[in-house]
Amino acid sequence: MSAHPMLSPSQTTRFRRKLLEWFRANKRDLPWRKQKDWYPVYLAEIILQQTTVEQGLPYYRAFIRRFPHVSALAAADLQEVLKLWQGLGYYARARNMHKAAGILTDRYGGCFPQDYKQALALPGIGPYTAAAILSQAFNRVHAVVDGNVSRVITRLLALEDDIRRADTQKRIQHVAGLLISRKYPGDFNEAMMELGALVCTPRAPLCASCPVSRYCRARDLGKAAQIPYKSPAVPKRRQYHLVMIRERENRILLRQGNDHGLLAGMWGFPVRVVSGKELEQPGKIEQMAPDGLHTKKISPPMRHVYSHIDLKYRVVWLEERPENRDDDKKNLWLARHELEHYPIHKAHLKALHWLDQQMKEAD
DNA sequence: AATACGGGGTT
DNA sequence: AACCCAGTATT
Repeated sequence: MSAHPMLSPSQTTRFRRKLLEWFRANKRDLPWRKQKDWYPVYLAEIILQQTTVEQGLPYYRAFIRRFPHVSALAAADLQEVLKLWQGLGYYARARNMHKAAGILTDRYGGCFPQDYKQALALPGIGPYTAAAILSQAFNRVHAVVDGNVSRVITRLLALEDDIRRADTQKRIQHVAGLLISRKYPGDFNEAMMELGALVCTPRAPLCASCPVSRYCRARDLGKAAQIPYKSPAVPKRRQYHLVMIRERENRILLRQGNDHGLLAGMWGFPVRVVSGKELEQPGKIEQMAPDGLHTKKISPPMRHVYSHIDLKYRVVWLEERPENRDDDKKNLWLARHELEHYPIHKAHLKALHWLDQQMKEAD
């Protein structure tokens, strides 16, 4: 490993002690911290991937209530798991979690493997999550590196390398391994993340109330707010959709999306891809209705931003004549209240909300 | 090494 | 509007 500035052994010891002391006095009271069972920790770690504690908390409560043990999760239908996950995003997490629950139940007898390599082999578990679960639930010494830890360590050592680069991440992981407490690896990991979430924040770090600011090189240099450096993200591509809500005899057509890729396994309404120019012309849109369908109303432009797509869309409310039933496995004509039982992705939940408003106004 | 993969909150 | 978040899987 190439040379980088590092705390001396005695500084490292004092850093650890200060951090752990601060953590025990200031940690948030979170439900998965109440016991040392691996399952609550596992559930929380999957939910919290790329997700803030505040956003994930209600989902955690719903899941732990409905699936108190991993065997219950394994026994559930994937559709029910996705329904509970609805609105949280990154739906592959739910699919992988369901698959992993099956493996843990069938192959590991309902226990979590304490070996790092075996943990890493489970679907949905990468280096961060494996280290988090093994350290918190089994007191194994594996340092976690997440967004918080990256920020804390780059500031601590005043590392100005691009945090997106793999070699930078590798150095951070190495430093985390040097810093971690051998006696309390779980608490240390949580403490680093808690510090990043509550004190060593991205924009305006609260150095004045930081328990380890005296060990922080960036703070020393007055650079804390400028570190870490992150190269610019690639711009999102723009997309334009017509979201068709088709109504027939008080029923609405709902469709299940692809099995992989964006929003895998989730339900929504039929979509027609258009150009940005076409989306601006309601008159043209009205004529785009499939044969024999009457356009009842067109929504104003709406926007939904995905991780890599900037979507602009309008909802088109269509009315059609009664016909023979043409339901199949992935196309269902449902009463409004039946839609509540299906996992529907956010952009189309917003479309549905618009429809509800229109129906209410029509009364 | 780069890209795909959601949704909400902050500045 | 840009950036961030208890990241992982695929290519």
